[in-house]
Amino acid sequence: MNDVFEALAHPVRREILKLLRKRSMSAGELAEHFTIAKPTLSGHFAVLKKADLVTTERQGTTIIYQLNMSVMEEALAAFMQLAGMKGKER
Amino acid sequence: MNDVFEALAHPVRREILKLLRKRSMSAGELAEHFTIAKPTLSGHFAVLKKADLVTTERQGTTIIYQLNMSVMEEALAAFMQLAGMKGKER
DNA sequence: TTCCTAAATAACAAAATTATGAACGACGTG
DNA sequence: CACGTCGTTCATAATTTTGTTATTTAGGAA
Repeated sequence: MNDVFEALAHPVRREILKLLRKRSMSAGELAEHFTIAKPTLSGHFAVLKKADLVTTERQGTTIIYQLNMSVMEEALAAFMQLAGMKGKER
Repeated sequence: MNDVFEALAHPVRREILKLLRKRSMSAGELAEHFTIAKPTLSGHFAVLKKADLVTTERQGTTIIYQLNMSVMEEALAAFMQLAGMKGKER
């Protein structure tokens, strides 16, 4: 869960998640939404993948990124617990 | 909101929030729960304060930290929005 | 195979984060 | 005032993160 909170710390990565919320996209498509260099974005992808917030699927030469909703939900639950809104007391 | 997500990225800061969820505490009381040096913890306090996740109140020589629930709720709402669970579409 | 494209990896620089001990400021007491 | 306590700020070091360009890998087409 630590990886997830770290992944959420960067605005570009949150934007990536927001984009993937609408639909799955290739790395190239995602890159069109940012002005940063491809390898930089690739690094952000790696952080999101390490946190298991996204999964990948290769289609020929392109790689499709998709949001991992179950982990997003787990993260939300963890946050609610931290905030004391819901879930376990401690 | 960026400051909030950054503040949540470090496990010590999340633990501080969890402790403050039970009750407000002085910096010294909080320090008893960690093995790290005081100045380090003071730095974490500053990050939480910058994110407005905590507020402070001086009582003599001690400084009481208290959780800012309204910002926690705002952060939770932002997260739900990011996850597409609730709230605005974009 | 050769060429082209998509994306990741390598190598590196710059900046931010995390951490510490020492010094400092604010407060209450004698 | 002098002293002790509480907590922060200062100065600094080590590590991590973020970013770049150059190179490499992987796959499809000619």
